[in-house]
Amino acid sequence: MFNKETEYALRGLVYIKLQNLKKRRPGMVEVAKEIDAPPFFVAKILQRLVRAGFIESAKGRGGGFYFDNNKPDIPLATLITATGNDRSFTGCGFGLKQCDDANPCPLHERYAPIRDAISRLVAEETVRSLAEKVYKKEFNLKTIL
Amino acid sequence: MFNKETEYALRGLVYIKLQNLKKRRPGMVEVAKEIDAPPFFVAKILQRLVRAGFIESAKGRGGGFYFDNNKPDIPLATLITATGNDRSFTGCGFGLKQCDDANPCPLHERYAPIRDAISRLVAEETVRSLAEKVYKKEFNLKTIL
DNA sequence: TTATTAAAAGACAATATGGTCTTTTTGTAT
DNA sequence: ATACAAAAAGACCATATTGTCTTTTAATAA
Repeated sequence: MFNKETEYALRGLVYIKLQNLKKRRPGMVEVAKEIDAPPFFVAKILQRLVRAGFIESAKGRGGGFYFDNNKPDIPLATLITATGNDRSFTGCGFGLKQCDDANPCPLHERYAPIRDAISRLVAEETVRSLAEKVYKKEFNLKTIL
Repeated sequence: MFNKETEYALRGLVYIKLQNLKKRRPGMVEVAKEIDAPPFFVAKILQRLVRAGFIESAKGRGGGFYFDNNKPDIPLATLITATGNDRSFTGCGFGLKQCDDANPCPLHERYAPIRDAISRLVAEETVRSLAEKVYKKEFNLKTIL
């Protein structure tokens, strides 16, 4: 579905949000371990997310990553677009540059509704909404053994 | 949705099938032009599809690519899996190794039905079914200008 | 003010993907 | 037989993605 960068960004932000809900500010080593991803790569991705304004960071003792509660909640679509993976819910399934109801590719009839369902999903779900699901213990952030 | 190799393979096979329906055997230069893809890359991909047994080829004058009508129709899923792109309709949207109804990631509830719809689409549609749609002039194989 | 902690920055490298081109082989027509 | 046409094979290259590591900067605690 998504590439690794988007996956790690998604899982990482949800983990950070989850910990923030518990009044904690996890660091990069902890985030990487808890979402089962390579630490230095996670560090790089979180840096980009800070620069892009999705999260805040604090250096030094007691530092870590956290969300500014004054900022609005982040829809998955925003995050996915920012990490350059929006091909997953935009564009033609057949790869045509121009493809719409008036000028459809042979997959259009059946693929367009699916693509629209993905669009709605990533527009409606947010980092917070996913974190809350995990907080209620009903969903996993990483594979359980 | 798919990577370039899968896209070109898909469009290429549909074009070849379409021409076969018209009793023609297109060559690699023609296929590339008609599906709007890089010729040498298309050549390489078609070679792989021949080796994998999806299509037949004839060298020399009057040669080109064609389907063996004795072989069964090719579901898109088969082609997509063969070109290594099945992540698009298998696996977890969140990137977890293990994710199912019993042990879901926070996207599972909404993503699983979408993934299943994609699975059905690629299982039910075939190279032939798409070619026939194009044959009936109702659908495009490449962007029209 | 010094030691410690943690993120920021950025160099570096491995692998996968996408793409181009030349040479060789095989088949057909004359 | 020879010329020609077209796929097969494979070398080569560019770029993107994924991942690793070292050094620097900034904050905090003692």
